[in-house]
Amino acid sequence: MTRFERLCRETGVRLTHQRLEIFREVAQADDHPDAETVYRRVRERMPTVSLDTVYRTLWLLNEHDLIRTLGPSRERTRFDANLASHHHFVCVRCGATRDFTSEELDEIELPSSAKALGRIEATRVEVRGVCRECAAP
Amino acid sequence: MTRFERLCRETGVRLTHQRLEIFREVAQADDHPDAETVYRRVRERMPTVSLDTVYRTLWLLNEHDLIRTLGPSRERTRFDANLASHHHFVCVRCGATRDFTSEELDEIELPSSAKALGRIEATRVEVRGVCRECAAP
DNA sequence: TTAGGTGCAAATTCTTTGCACCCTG
DNA sequence: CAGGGTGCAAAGAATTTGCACCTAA
Repeated sequence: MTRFERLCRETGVRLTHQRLEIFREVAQADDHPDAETVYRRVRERMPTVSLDTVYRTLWLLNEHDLIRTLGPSRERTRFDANLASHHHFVCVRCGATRDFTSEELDEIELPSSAKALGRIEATRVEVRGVCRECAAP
Repeated sequence: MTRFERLCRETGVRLTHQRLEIFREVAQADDHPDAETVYRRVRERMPTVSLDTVYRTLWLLNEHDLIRTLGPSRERTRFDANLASHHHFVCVRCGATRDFTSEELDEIELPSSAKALGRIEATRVEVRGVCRECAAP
């Protein structure tokens, strides 16, 4: 929450009632809500917010690294026909996703906290970073 | 490709010209194309395919585990405000995503093949499986 | 005061669906 | 030959945008 106020001061973003409520709601949630869900929840305390403000605020927070998206952000569904076990490198700038393989990573031992969540079928490592093309000037 | 023919025989799915081309295209691609991209590429060899057939075929292949989607399938963008390093357990049935933490996983050493792809910012483990709610009868 | 923010409604974009004809099995 | 599959066009969903009014700084 302090981070949110700092964002506002540092980047000249205005701290509005709506943004505060929206950020609070996402920060509290532990179920990775989508925009519509955040909208419904915020509306309980603030019945006049609009869905588009929720979208705008969510992307604003995302751009300033206060929240993240699950999976690729602002992209269409993409498909992967690589049937062998493999891992992904995702460029946070351009969204390109490259595969890489690693026997060591395939054999990771999961902690019991993970095993307790359900029957595990596959484990994949997702590396985020800036790809060579985007890093180059 | 053999797997594709086996799918057809085992589940009574008809092996059509279109499905063959679409599957071939995705299987060959190494860049995780979206539906529109697959459509454009297949159209070069088969100018009469329609975009909706591409969608239908892609989801068909997905349901039969011949291809996967990157990130959540058929879902809206979801947000995550958990700023601390953490990992995800994703239920392949209901799509629920639960967090778990692990110091060990946070310290994974990546292979050089991964490091070569770009400047790495974060590493996350994604576990896929069936959650307890879905596994219970 | 004043530029950025918001709500509303309309516009876009991506994806799915209904229907009549076609083709695999 | 029969029933699933396809293409077309139109519907639907999710997300974004234009604009006039509002409000934090």
